[in-house]
Amino acid sequence: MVTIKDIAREVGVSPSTVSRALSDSPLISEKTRQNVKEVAQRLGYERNELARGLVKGSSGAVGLVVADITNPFFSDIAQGVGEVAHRFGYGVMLCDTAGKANRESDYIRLLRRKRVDGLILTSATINDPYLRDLAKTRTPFILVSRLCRSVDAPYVVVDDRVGARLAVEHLINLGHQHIGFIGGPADVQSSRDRMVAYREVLQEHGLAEKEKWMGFSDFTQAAGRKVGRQMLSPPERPSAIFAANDMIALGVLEVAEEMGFPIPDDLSLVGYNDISYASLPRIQLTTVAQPTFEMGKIATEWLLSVLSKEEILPLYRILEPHLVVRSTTTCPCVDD
Amino acid sequence: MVTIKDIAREVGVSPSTVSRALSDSPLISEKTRQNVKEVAQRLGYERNELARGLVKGSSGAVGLVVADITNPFFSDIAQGVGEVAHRFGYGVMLCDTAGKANRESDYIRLLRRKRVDGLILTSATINDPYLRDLAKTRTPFILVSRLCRSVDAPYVVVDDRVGARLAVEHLINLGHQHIGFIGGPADVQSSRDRMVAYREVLQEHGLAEKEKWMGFSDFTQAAGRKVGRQMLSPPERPSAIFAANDMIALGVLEVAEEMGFPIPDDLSLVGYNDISYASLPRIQLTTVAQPTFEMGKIATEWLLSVLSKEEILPLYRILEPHLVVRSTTTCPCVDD
DNA sequence: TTGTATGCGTTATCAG
DNA sequence: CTGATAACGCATACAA
Repeated sequence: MVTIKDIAREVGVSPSTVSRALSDSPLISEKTRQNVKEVAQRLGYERNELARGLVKGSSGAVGLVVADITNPFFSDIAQGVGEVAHRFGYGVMLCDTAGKANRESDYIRLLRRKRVDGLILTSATINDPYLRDLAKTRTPFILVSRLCRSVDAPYVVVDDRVGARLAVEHLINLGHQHIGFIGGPADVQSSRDRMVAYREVLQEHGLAEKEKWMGFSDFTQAAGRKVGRQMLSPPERPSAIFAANDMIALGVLEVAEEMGFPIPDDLSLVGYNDISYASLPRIQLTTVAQPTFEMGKIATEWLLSVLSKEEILPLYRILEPHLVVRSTTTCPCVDD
Repeated sequence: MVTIKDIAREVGVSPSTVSRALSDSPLISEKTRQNVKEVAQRLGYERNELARGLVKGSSGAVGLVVADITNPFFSDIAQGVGEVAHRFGYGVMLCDTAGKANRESDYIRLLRRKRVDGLILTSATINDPYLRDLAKTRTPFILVSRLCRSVDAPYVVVDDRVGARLAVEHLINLGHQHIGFIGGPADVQSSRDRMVAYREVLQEHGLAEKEKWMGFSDFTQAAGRKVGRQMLSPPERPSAIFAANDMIALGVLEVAEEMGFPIPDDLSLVGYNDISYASLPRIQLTTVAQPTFEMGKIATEWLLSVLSKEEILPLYRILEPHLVVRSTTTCPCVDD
């Protein structure tokens, strides 16, 4: 690989001159700058950012850890992150825990060894001990979509209470009185918040909650199938289900129709996230939309601004979700 | 950040001793090794891989460039890449061209500046000039799923001719005689190969091909809608369509039913890739499956083995696709 | 405007 | 087994 020394030799100047020319330093003559750049081009020089990073104390890359890159929710965020990171010449180191939450701290260590300049975390659970350690370090990080209550860190999230209200009130407005809720993991803040709001709304409307009609599970289609099946089994079943994310909802959709409860006729269904699956023809899931791509962008913009300013300004950004009504919800009248 | 110097001072040995202890060199006493490791742990030391990479001439990261991370096809590959890369302590630098093919060479330059040890490319087009340049460098790279004919590079792909045959023969076996084809971009090798095989099979069975019933487009749902609409418009429409990927197929599915051609009753539909969308309830798309996750793994294993061996052995791996018959195909008899 | 010297944190070579 | 020293490629303070 060609280095500045090679260029220096070729042009007949010192390496430092080359360095300055290449980084457009003001204290250099136009002529040598041109010479240097031309030779650099000709030799196919690419600046070694490992070396540069070593002296500047920054690698020019951010770390991104997601819970499951095959879930469109996270790949949307990743796309947002990449968009702004690349625009500023930063690289993005991706780590996918693929559901194994215990890998997270390993990944964070990996990323810190690689000296990423900052971290974007989208898979925090409610009380991750390693986040406390991370907060003690000098590496800036930001939580996206998932909060961790045990640590005071910048975040960009969507108001899950509001989102869940939107969903449940929509069902109530349609006339539903028997509404089930299937959450994600109990140790994920957003999962809890959606559950809390669900219960609040029920209470506000004088609707009784049933133990059997609410439960935590996992943010997967398989979990949706499993819990959905239980919830729809005799003796009594809800006329509507609010699922804490779209993957769960898809699982419910599948199992409900298998069990002979067509949607929305026999069961109304609301998901959460509005991932690309939700708007597919034939699916047309009613769901709560989050600005995922946007969250990735905002988080990265914050991170890069912190990196340039050298000072760590707080960011507690709560975005608004909105309801997308499609074809999986209707009034319960039809079969009453 | 704590360095080996800090540890050296604390333990009372030289930095080189610390370095050796930390990398489990054989020429060091068990006692000092223990001491060093304990202090390192206590101080929260994390090896600076920028510095390490500088001297070892390797960054411990691979670059991955994909055409669209929100497409499950690519995120599956990415997951496979991450799985093996992380297992060997490598990082993964992700670049998502998000459809803008011209960004690719920029991304490759970015990744080379970051001194990634190797590249995994999944978005090559048929004749990318920058791949020729890349081939001249010392950076190993491998093409996944997409070939570039103008350069002799290692690759892992699925046999698209075979896959397309599977699809078209399935339709013919069902009794279809009027079969349309919607390809992806004309400059993507796999897109062409599927088209070629489609025409071959048609010819072998004595079926005439119609100009109007075949065309290139783009690997997106929007493109599927657009071309699908044209193809299904009067005066005559095919009884079956083979789409070069599942996203296109989904677009066709949508537009066909909008136009009053329920699937599979009035139109049989086959996709390609078997992305997660295809197996969704209500969708149940008949499609040609590729081992995506596996391709990511194989490519990364090859790359890492090349990196460890320092010698660049060839790899031309062609995997076999298989047909997954679901509910979007049936015999044309019903409406004839 | 340019060159020289120094250091970033590690590893490797060579003495001891 | 351990320590001093050089080197990786680049940026920068200081001299010239």
